[in-house]
Amino acid sequence: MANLDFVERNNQSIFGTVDTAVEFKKLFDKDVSLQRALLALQRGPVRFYRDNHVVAEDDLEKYLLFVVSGVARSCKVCKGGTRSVVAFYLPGDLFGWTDTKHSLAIEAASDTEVLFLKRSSLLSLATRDSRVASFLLDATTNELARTQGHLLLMSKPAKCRVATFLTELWARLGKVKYLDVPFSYQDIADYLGLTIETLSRCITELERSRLIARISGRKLLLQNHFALGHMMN
Amino acid sequence: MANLDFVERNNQSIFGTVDTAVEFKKLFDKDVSLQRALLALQRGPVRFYRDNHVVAEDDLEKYLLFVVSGVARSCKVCKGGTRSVVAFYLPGDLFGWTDTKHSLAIEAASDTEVLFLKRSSLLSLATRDSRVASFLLDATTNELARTQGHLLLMSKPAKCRVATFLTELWARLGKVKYLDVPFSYQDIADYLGLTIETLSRCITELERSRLIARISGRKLLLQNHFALGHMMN
DNA sequence: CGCTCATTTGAGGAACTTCAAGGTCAGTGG
DNA sequence: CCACTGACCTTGAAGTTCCTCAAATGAGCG
Repeated sequence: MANLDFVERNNQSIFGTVDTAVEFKKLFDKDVSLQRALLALQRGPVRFYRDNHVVAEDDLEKYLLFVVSGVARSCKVCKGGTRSVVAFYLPGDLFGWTDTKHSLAIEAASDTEVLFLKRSSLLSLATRDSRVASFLLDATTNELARTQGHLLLMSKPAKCRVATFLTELWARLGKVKYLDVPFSYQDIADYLGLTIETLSRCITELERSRLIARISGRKLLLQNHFALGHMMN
Repeated sequence: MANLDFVERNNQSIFGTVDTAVEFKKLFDKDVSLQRALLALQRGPVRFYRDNHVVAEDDLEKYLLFVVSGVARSCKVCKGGTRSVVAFYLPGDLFGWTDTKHSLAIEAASDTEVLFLKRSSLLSLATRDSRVASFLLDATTNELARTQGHLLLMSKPAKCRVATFLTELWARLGKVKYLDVPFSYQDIADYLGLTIETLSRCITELERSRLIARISGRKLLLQNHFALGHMMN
């Protein structure tokens, strides 16, 4: 079980809760036969460099993905070149359910390690072990809740979206003093349904209003949490 | 098993597939002991009139909901009175997973019959019967896929959203000649993240361009499916 | 330094909302 | 049968937000 310590190492999570990873690890710890079964259907962890595809479309039907380190994104490029980021996946997130329907591309948003779990094997394991089944259900309902939150965000004005994004990012990263944003502005803009220009202007305005301060590059300091919370509505 | 014929009666589905309902019925048909178990934890079907709340917030933690007839919506009213419709639920849809997080209200979008299934009982049943477990997982991944599609729609222009909504509605209602829209324009606008005025203007423009025709009130005829498909991108 | 890539800033325009008014339709009571 | 009412949809004009295009600035790196 050498490979599973990553769950402990990477217990910073941004949009996904780290609970999932903890639960995943518990599954391993409790039952040695289960460990063997899961390890048997595991491939990886495999490293991917930023902006590279994690799976071919065909493979996604066969595998579920588990993020070990870094950030993965699922996104769609429409005719005209517009890109939408549907979700970011962080260490501890299990995903890859629905991508056949909208033909979403899974890519590395930063250098990333991903575990491949054979879908059919995992599902048949779930019929035999109810802990696996309820883990899968839990992971899926969590992702559903996050997606609904994302959806609600999209019908709010730009400033609110950015304030919400930064605040939640900060909370997920453990509410440390300085927020080190691990995405490119283009990724954030595509996630929030804005252009990079609008995103930049929003951040500049937050800075001018003293709600946040820029330390360096993508390192920020959230100064006025009350005002930010108010802006989130 | 008298109560379960509704699945056959209401096999028109709009955003949810009726497959779910069919699967649900199959669960009952195959196993008499399972039937008894599920019926034991069922309450209803209960009737609700349009715009009424289906559950109090507390109840939603205890129950999952299954739409028998009509349309339910989950929505959130923000400060300022803006309302967002996160999803419509149609006959055969099982839902109610995630609403504690964003405090979504479940309401009847038309006169509606809903079945209440005790959450804890259903989950413990799932640990004993893997068919129930995989049914629950299936229902959840389906809803996740629909929510992701909805999310993608929100970063497209208004005309595209409306064309997509109408086309998918038509497809889900069985591709019958005339599309009888079962929602109010306010519900649709809130679902698409638009104002009723913008929605109205879009529909009027679709009519002027001969892509659709108005028969009467909320009854429409989709005339140019090719052009509609092109507008959806 | 000089290159490239990412971010910032400005000006103008398109898309959508807001506000305000008018129209349609079904139900209701005269 | 007709006018009245209220809910719902439509339309116009003005305003706001966000996008597009274009250019400047800044950051990282060989």
